[in-house]
Amino acid sequence: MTYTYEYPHPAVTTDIVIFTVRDAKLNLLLIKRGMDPHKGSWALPGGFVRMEESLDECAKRELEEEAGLSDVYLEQLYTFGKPGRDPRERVISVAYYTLTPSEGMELAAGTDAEEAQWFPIDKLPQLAFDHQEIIEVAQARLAAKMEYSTIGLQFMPEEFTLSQLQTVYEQAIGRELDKRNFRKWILSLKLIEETGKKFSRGAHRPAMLYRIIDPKSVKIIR
Amino acid sequence: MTYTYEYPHPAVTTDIVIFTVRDAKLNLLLIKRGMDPHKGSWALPGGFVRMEESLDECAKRELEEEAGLSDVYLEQLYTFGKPGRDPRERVISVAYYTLTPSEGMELAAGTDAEEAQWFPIDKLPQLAFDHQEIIEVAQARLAAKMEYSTIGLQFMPEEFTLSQLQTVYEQAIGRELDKRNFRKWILSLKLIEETGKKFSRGAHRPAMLYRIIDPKSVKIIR
DNA sequence: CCAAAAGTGTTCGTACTACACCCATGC
DNA sequence: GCATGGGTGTAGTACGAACACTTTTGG
Repeated sequence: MTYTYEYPHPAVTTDIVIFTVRDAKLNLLLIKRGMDPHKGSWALPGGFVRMEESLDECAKRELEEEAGLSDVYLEQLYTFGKPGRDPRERVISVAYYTLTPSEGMELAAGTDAEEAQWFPIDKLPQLAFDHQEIIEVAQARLAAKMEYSTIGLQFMPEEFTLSQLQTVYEQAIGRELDKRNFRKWILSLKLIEETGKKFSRGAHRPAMLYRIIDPKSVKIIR
Repeated sequence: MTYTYEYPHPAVTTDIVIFTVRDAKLNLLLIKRGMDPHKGSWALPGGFVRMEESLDECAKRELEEEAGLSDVYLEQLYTFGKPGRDPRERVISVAYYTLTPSEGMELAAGTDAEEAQWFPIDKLPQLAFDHQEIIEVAQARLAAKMEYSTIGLQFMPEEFTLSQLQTVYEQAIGRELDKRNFRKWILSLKLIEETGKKFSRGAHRPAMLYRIIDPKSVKIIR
């Protein structure tokens, strides 16, 4: 079966930048390409948009198929469409980004991916296509949005300590924060609450565990 | 000549939301469609992406062809791609927005546009496709960006008064500003300077004219 | 008792807000 | 001389930034 048009049409894909914080470092998920072009090199998860699905639906589907992720914060990032960015044909990529807790993640490789793996953002391998550029745009957007929204809470598991949360912020915006000021600020937002439980790990005072009061919501602040 | 693919491909267009401030009101440019679908109704300027041009180049070309505008601030807004948004075939639209001074504009209608016309944003006609939604997203983005960048200066002609500039800000962000505070703020940014000339219009004290020190630049502030 | 991370208050500076009157001009 | 928009200063507040020591635990 073939499809014929009077004018040339580009192919359209979605590619997804999946951020998490692992071992106190900002990481992202890449898949090893199982087919040409760029077979064997690392790339963002993504794929062609089907005729019956919206762009958001496509991104959600790819996220599920290639990374085993569902029900995460997903936002359209930017659309990349320079001619020549894919050697096969003209491909326009609508990029998305997403944030997820790293705990309890099952990495599932899809049909056209041999392997999925987390990489610290400062130790990325050589990337296929223009995915390096997409990642740079995503990282800039993430850093900006951390400053004026509550997007950062989307990195957190169900229960977490304030120190963990502070680490997430420090990694995503790329600078250190004062502990007292950070705690005053995040508590003043009234978005998280104590669980009453404590979390002990190592030879030091245990930390209070917190939970997000309204886990789905991402608010604009400031 | 026809073009054949193994898988179905969507068409890709760019559509452009062109803002200006005319008669102390936020306006945008629409064109009357000269062909079906939606022949005779008003729509955003835009058109199909050619195979050899990037998305930015396409937007620039449409801006020139359909609105006679060049050398303006142009930024990618969002990509709209729900199935069914165009009755002909699957069309994915990469939306852009732009800001321009209203003075000295030549409105030129292109081949598929009978007519181009400015509309106050609170008096828009019925719009073709999902262009109403695109405009709403653009207006929200404009309002947000006015608050944390110097994008607002892109509305200004070569020389302008502070009152004119304040009106632009008030229109774009949708609320009134205190005159003294606004002037203190805009002058503290050191982005505009007095020309030394005065501008007299009507029975009142003439206003000092200002110019933008670095007209091209749009900076993030705050 | 020592090491390690958790937890906690105060001070200072700055930037935003609110607010009212005189000035220069045209008619 | 009056109507019209242009132009100016000050005081109060709120928010972010800087900064150091005590607490609780495990080993």
